[in-house]
Amino acid sequence: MDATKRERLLKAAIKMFARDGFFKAKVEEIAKLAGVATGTTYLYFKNKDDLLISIFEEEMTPLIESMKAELAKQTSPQEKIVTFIKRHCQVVEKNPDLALLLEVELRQSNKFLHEYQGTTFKEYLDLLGNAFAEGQKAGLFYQGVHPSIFKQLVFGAVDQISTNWTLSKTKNLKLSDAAEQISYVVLQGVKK
Amino acid sequence: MDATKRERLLKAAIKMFARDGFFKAKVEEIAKLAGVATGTTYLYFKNKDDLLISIFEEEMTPLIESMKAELAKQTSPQEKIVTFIKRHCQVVEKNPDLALLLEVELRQSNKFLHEYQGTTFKEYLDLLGNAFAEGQKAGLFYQGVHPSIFKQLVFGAVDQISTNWTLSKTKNLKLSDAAEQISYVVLQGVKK
Amino acid sequence: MDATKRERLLKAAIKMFARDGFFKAKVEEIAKLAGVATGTTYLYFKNKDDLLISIFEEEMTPLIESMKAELAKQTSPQEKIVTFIKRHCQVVEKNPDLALLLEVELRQSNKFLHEYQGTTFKEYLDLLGNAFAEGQKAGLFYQGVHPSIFKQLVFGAVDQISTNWTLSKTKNLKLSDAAEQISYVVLQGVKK
Amino acid sequence: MDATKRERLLKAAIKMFARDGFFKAKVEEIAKLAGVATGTTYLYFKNKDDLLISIFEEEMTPLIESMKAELAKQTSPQEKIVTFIKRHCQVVEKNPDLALLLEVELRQSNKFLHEYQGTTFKEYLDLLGNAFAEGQKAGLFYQGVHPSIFKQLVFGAVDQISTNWTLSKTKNLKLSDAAEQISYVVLQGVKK
DNA sequence: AATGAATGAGCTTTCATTCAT
DNA sequence: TATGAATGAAAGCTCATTCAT
Repeated sequence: MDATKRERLLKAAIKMFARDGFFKAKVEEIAKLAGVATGTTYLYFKNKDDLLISIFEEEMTPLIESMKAELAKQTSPQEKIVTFIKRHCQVVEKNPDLALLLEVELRQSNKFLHEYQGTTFKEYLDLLGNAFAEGQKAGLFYQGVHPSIFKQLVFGAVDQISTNWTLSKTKNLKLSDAAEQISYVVLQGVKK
Repeated sequence: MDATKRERLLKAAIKMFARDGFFKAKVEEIAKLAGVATGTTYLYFKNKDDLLISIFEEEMTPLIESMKAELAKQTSPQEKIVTFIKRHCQVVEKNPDLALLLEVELRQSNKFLHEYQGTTFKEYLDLLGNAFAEGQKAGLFYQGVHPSIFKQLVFGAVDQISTNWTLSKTKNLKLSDAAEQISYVVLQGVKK
Repeated sequence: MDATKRERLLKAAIKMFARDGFFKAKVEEIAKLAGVATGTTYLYFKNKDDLLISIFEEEMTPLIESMKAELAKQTSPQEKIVTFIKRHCQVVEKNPDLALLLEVELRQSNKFLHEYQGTTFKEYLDLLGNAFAEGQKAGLFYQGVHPSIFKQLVFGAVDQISTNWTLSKTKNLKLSDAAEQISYVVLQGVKK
Repeated sequence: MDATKRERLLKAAIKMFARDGFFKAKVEEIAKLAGVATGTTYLYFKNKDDLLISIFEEEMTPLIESMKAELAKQTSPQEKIVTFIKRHCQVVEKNPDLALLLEVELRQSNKFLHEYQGTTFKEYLDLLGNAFAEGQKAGLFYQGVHPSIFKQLVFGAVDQISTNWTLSKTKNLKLSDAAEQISYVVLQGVKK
């Protein structure tokens, strides 16, 4: 088993899925981009679906773990939230294809992805939710906003802006600036 | 031209695209749901893509127009923003299939949708952007947030929360409550 | 639904399965031989397997029914047995492709065929077994041969000879002569 | 050349071909069952077809030779025929996989098998045919049955019954009993 | 305008065979 | 010799689109 080939296939799949979407992307082209024969794909992945699932499991999980670790280092709820936003934007900036894929395909209501959303993705969102709830408990944040609203509000905002940045050709917006503005608005918005 | 059949096909397409996604949805099933023969679809629409485009053009445009009219009635920028959020949520609540379709497929980076995003959708977002810029000009809002960031932040937040509401089986969250909380946070967040 | 097309597909499948065997036969070639497009095959049959099953169900069953009716007309067990042998040979002579297919593929241990053997084919064999058992009861036949041995002995003999005739290019053997000789041997062989 | 590996591959192929049929059987699984790597198969056999041909040539030939030798020991035509039947059943009983393979695949009208049937298999059948012709010449058997009919009749009967025995799960029939009944019927059937 | 049977290009997946190690 | 990862041709099946009726 060639770990490199598997890795190359995953990277190629990320690129093609991001560019064409899961359904339009062709296994043959993914293989070609990875520099292997079509059939080789099936030595490393059960089928096309498995390729997508593996991307989620193997590429997204580490990012979540890394985010979790980073947030754990932050002491205040405010810092956790700001760190989440900033870091998410950095990750998008460094992995635009993966980001696009997650952003686009995560919306697809396919069974396996829906199940996936229910576990790993929820965990990711809860990093925000927990930080906010913690801040509420500490009397730092306004009580009238529910943590599950807050976490989705922030994620939705960050996701929208970073997706748009990824798709934009010009990239005349600095994503780090956007992150700061988002942070400002949402923290100011819930400040007591 | 039988307006009824065309309309029925559009409604059926919205339902099927929302349920299965654009690629998995079958023209034959859309036709069956609309109560017409498969071939009839092609009397009213050039092809499957055209069906999707038409949904955007014909279903979304009225919503945008209506939103535009509604916002024109509002005097203050704050009211415009709150109205946008509230009304968007109401529309989602009343047209869950259409909402889901827009939310999901809007993310697909297909050519035709991308082009579409550049026009009608941009117009929709600009309703938010303009209201905010107006408020900034009037000295009501914080200057450190760029209108194009603000509009995407708000839209992303509302979209995320309403999509999630549409997909959730339980619907134990009242979307109107969510709208109020979002409004609170974003207005508070940019208040001078 | 075009009954003719379905029929043409069945006939074409019989020919191709007989010539190439089930696995080597290509759906595309069957369709071409039937004068339809590949996809048309799937309007009339669920899949390639269904094509084979349908041949069995729709082509073999009538033959069995007809044999059953013919044997019912015969009064003595001997006549029934002779009629079975003669008639089987006549059917093979008139439907060489179907015969070859049944003979060859019936041996394949595929699940669906095995199940099929357990029902329709057993019924066919039992026509012989019952005639023989009847003759034994009437004291016409030797008791030392079990009906289930007899029926398989006769069927095996007839099947082997008729298959061989079908495969032989020269056909210098008259199958009706063979039928007579088989009849002579097996009846003489169990005469009391 | 490693005789053991070659032999193990042949045995494994017999098992897999018998279980799954020639086309469904996978080279990789045959190799695995033989305890060698996939590629090793191609060191000992030209291709998958060659594996099947070799089984016929190398497994069947000894059986034919042994049968030939056995029959040579028998003095009367009747004994030769009875010995053939009995011995064939014994071989089937001892080599069910090989038997099944021969029985099933011999029917396939593939080129190589057809050619094969014309040589080795014909030789096997002729053991029966010659014994019968000899008996006819000696005035022991009825003249109205042609040797080539007789040999196929007997082989077909034995083959059908032994195949059925091999496939049956219960095996509540003793194959040696069947052999005796077949012998009785066919000898009685041609007795002068 | 309406039908729905027919089309056939295009896709995923399999697997006999090869070949670098 | 032996390996088993890699190959890529080949095949079954789907479904958007067409077209005779």
